[in-house]
Amino acid sequence: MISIMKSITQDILKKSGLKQTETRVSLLEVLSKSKKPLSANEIFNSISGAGADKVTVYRTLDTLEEKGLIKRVATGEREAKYELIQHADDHHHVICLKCKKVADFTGCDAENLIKKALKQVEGFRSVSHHTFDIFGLCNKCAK
Amino acid sequence: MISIMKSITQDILKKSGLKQTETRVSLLEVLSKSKKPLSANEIFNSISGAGADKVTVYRTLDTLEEKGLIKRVATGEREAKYELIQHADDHHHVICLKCKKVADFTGCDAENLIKKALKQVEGFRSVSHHTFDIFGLCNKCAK
DNA sequence: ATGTTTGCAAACGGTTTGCATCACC
DNA sequence: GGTGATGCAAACCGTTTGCAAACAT
Repeated sequence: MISIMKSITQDILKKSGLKQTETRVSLLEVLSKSKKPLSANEIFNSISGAGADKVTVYRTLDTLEEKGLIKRVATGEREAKYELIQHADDHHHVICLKCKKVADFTGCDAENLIKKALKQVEGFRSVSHHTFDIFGLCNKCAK
Repeated sequence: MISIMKSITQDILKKSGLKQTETRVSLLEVLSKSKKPLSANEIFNSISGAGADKVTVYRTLDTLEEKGLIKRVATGEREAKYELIQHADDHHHVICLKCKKVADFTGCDAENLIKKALKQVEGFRSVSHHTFDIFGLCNKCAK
């Protein structure tokens, strides 16, 4: 099971032209096991046992984001959170502007909308992912 | 012209139940004049002539965001940027993951999607706004 | 009158940078 | 072997907090 996951993440790295280092593999595994977006700190705590440095976690997150393997999630909080693109597919959020509570939903017509968008803009030929998030006050905070 | 804008922003504040202070009115005016999202620093530089404090700008941005008058824009950059909700309506972005270049597009079927989303989630009755952003590498960075 | 909002100063902490060393292919 | 990745230490800077004074209603 773990070995299968490891081979998958290794494959992902190879396809992206990235060297396979322990931090990258570990980081991708942690994200793939997590059901919710994680911050750099949370990821660091999960893999620091292996001796990884926090700075490396930040740099790895940047690299993987540029390669389109992970994405930054809008949470309204100060620290950035990330999730795997494959998890992110058609997985969206309703976020409370006050208490930052998050609810999930699915079903945005992304393929169609992206096609329309790319027709309108110049300088972009293809894309790796998208976000669709809804903001408002939850029932509790609206009172 | 300016007086019209001022009366509009004053009206907005009154409807939100917020006191009308100089910083709030100025901040809303700056955002309403701007064609692109602005950071707290940019806003501060625009209105500091009036003697406003940077901390007040931060607090005002938080307040106005909670009231659903402005929204935070996902730019991939470190500092948060904001724009008026009325500007934001059906105004979306394609963002380069590497150089952070932004292109705009319109035409996401928000009304419909939000209705579907609210049926799925619990704890939210209504929303104030949404984001739909697309990420990828621009043609230049993709080379 | 009174609850809000502001200004100032100082701290906070997430993130970035420089550089020498190390590791992957 | 050579380029890219890492670790460490230190700086950076956007943002937050506490508290007393000032203000809007």
